[in-house]
Amino acid sequence: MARAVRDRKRRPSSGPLSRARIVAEAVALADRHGFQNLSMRSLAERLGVEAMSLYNHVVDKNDLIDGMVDHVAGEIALPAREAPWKPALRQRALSAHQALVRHPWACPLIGLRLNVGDNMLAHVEAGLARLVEAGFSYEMADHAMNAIDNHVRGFTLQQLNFPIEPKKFAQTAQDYLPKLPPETYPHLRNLAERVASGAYDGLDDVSFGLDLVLDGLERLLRDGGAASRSSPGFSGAR
Amino acid sequence: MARAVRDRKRRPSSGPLSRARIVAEAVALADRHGFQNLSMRSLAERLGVEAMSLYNHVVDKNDLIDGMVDHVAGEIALPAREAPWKPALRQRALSAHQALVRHPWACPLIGLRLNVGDNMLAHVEAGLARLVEAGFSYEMADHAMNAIDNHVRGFTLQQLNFPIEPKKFAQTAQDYLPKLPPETYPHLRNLAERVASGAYDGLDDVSFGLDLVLDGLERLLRDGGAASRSSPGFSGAR
DNA sequence: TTGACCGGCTTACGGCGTAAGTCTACCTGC
DNA sequence: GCAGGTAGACTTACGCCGTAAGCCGGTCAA
Repeated sequence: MARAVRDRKRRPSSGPLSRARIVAEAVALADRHGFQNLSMRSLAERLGVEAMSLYNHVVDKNDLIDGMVDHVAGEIALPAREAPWKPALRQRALSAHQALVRHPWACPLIGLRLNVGDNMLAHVEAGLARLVEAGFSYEMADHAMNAIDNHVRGFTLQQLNFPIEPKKFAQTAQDYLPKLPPETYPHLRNLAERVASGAYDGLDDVSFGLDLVLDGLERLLRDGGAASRSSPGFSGAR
Repeated sequence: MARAVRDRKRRPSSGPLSRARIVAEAVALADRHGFQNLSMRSLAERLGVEAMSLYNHVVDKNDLIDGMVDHVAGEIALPAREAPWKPALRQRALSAHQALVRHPWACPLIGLRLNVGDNMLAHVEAGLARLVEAGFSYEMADHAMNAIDNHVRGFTLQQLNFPIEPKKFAQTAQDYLPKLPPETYPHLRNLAERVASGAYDGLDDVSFGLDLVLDGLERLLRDGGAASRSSPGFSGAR
């Protein structure tokens, strides 16, 4: 009893528990030890508290995860208001990419559940706003933003599955070569060999695919196809 | 003892255990009861067997999941060899979309681990082949395929988070309106209202964003930008 | 002074993946 | 026809997980 009281007093590092503190520590923990090693118990221990105490501030582990995702969304810079739509959305995408690389565990979580935290909503709102202001219809703007965001997410996800340092990158490709007999997978083999030789590294550059999409959108806007088009989507889900 | 023997004899529905049978049943079970309700135990029971018996044919649960993903990949039609690259890749993407809708749990799993099953490799090889034959450099073909596949995956993921039937779709959007005060999220609110009113349904059509990407690629190819470009990527990961 | 409540804590439950070891039916070579 | 090996099932058990249920001390308003 007395012990419990004393222990409670010497809770490490700062003040009372709160959703924000819990989420922030969870993010840090996932960054350091990987998302699949994040349990309510390990998180609680890290906060100098028992697991069940977390449930005073968080309804669920899912709720916690939602918070973590929104925390990452909060690190994405909002597009500059004054810039033209194209560089604005480009910057928005690159910033998102950086945030996702900083928190590799976040990428696969993003589409998994509907993410309707404040930060995510602000992120979506800002993107939508730039596009609508630029002259896209709401429905086209929605589709356009999806195209951009899907590219960023997909690319980053792929990138994160491979070691980032070029040396290791090539080595990993090397390791997979035996799985790619040239007679069954001629083109894939060919590509893999180029990577293994260190001659290329296709995952070093988000911006290529991004510009492909942005250029397509710009042309669409210029040619006037951006005003009509049948159907838009609700994009709260991201 | 005798009981165990008898039980083993009346294992339901057909022959001996095998990796293929296990994976197939796992896919069916995930389809029916959801991926997060698939455990080694429930799967084993479904197969009339004990959990640990599965490990004679599967090294891990992760290994099982890899098998499931590859099973889904096997349902994607390979692009027609004789068709021109654009309709070929369009069909490939649509077929992938259908497979992912058929097995909603598969979508979030796809990028999570490196997927190097035979079916997935064949899927990637086929796409790469069409693009290279069409005149794209290897590196450009890789980027192009990524752009296409990322769009399909991202779009499908979003789509699966919303109820498919238009009635429910609009209702769900309706439910989220309170979270979107017009003063903070004017554009998003606007969009959501259009969806809630039933006037629009932006998630009914993969092909729009897809054509955006394909058109962009076609233009790139026509303008000659498809031959150079610095760096390709190894795309075994999907 | 008292009593409600907030935010910690403890205990316990059922389920998970899987390591380790056992048993039996079958195949193979003599 | 029999010995020995093997493959593929089974049993048991461990340590982890998320979280339901309830307890208990400290704080603060009435």
